[in-house]
Amino acid sequence: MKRIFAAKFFSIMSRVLSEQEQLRRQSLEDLRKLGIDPYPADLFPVDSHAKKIKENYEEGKEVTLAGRIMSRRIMGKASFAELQDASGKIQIYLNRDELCPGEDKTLYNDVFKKLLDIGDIIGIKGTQFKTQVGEISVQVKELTVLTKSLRPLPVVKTDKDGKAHDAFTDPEQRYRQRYVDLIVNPKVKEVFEKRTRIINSMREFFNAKGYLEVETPILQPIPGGAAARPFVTHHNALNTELYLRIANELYLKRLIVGGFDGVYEFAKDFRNEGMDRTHNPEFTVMEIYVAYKDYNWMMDFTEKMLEKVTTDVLGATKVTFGENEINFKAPFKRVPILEAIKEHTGYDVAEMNVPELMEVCKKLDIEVDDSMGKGKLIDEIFGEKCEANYIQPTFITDYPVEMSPLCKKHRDNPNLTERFELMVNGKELANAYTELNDPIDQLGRFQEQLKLSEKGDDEAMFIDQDFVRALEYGMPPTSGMGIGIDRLVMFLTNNASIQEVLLFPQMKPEKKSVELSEAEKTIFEILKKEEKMELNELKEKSGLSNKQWDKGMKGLNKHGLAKVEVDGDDKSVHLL
RNA sequence: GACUUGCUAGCUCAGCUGGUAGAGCACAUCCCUUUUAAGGAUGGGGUCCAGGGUUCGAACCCCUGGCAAGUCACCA
Repeated sequence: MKRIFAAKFFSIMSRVLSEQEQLRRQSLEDLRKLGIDPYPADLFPVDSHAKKIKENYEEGKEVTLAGRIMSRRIMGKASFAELQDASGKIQIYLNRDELCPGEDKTLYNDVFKKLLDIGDIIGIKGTQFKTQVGEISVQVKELTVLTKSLRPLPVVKTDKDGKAHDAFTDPEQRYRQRYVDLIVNPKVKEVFEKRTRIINSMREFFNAKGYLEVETPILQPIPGGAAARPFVTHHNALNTELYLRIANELYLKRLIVGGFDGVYEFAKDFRNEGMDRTHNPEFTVMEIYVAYKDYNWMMDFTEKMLEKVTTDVLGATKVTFGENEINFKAPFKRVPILEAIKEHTGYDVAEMNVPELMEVCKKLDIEVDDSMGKGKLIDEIFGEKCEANYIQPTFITDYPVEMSPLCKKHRDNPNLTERFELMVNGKELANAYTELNDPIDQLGRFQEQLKLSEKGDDEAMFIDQDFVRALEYGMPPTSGMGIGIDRLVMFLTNNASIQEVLLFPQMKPEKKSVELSEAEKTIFEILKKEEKMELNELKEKSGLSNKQWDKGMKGLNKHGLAKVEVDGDDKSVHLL
């Protein structure tokens, strides 16, 4: 462990600095020589923000601002720059003789013009004014260096039409260095501000009804509540395997047993499965459970909640997503899954047994295998042929019992369950049940899952004996609902990729940079003994491939350690 | 996991049939007191993702690997 950290540290320490980085480090030293601390400890008494000034412009009013220099236009004794704070950008104007009224013009001539760069964080005190072109600006009277930036920032320029030039767009760099993305791409910041507003709005909705926000374990001895492959970890002191939760359902229901009327949790869940533009290994789900309710009530509740969230966050229920316009105005359509299948395939699969369903799948060109039970087959048909048709928010209800081991059987048909999934833009957004609270039925369903597991289904649920024990004490009739927060944010921010709504999407680690060239070392070691050698002899002795030889020699040449001398056909290498 | 595409300066990208690596912005120097994606002039800056192969010669062709994006499969 220690060695890994040491290696990483070393590679950072030995990083070759670019010309611009070296210059910035030089400026850092020069600032210190002038007695300016480039990383001061004092608080800076900010009393305004860029946005506030633009919205409530008052000619001549004094303001104190802090932010990052995003561009500079230096014209001799006067300069313009853009300052970006948390609220946005504002232009600042620096006039040499206004900033430095006395004899000493160092602050303008040296500090601002030479030692500061784009990306540095400064504090200013100055007065509001409008330029001749009419742009609201602040004339700087005092300037404080707050943080020197040592790496050059991508410079994104936006023209009058709002078109970005040289935008920082490479997804890999944007996700790995989200901080840079947030600095230079204001739209990205908006997405995450919106994400928080969405969550806040939902929380308000639940709290207004008196439901309790709770926290349940992420490290679980039995990963329950969903069908998914978990991450496994190990607790040293307990010497036991633990799993990162794949859902928090079973814990929240234990709390309903415990006597809470309504509990909810915004939960990070973890699933050890593939990644793509809609799946990240860790993702956020909101789950809520309310006692003495059923899934019909939960449908009303869910559509009201979404109507509120979209209105709060967007000011409207209509959302543009890709090419579709989605309207979250309640009520949403409600379609039983068997009717959906009948409508989109023409087959009435309600009374069919497994061989008949297999036959239907074959006719519909759906791949099947022998391990599939009735529920899985129906789910496949729906997933392949129906799901994509539900663009507007639609509750698909009454799923087959085999697919829903935690859901109460339908009051009118024991082959179905009281379950709904909310489909939006052809994708599942939320999932809800009238919760199964019959402990004997629950144990039986778990045992069915065990059989699936023995058949080779590695996503089948584990038996959670403690959960069954809890139900044996009695859980009131309850309805529960889970909603994928990341997906919801995608819809409401019109992003097709989950990475765009996660601040730090999962990425493979960056490769460590190679420290020192082996080829250079090899050649140098041989050459050191001889001072001067015939080129081919040295090359042969080094035993390097052509490419490595070439790189090694170029490297040594660059470092000023060795040089090739050409004399007619004779080529020799000598130390410098 | 499979397939496709990409990886060249701090950023965005060119780079022809294999023949000494280019532009814009950024940066440096000098000039310039209300400019606005870009004031003017001059200049510096490269492990062409890594490794191997072919070749007199590879950013370019071939092989292997890395990372990313997209599509598909699985899943929420």
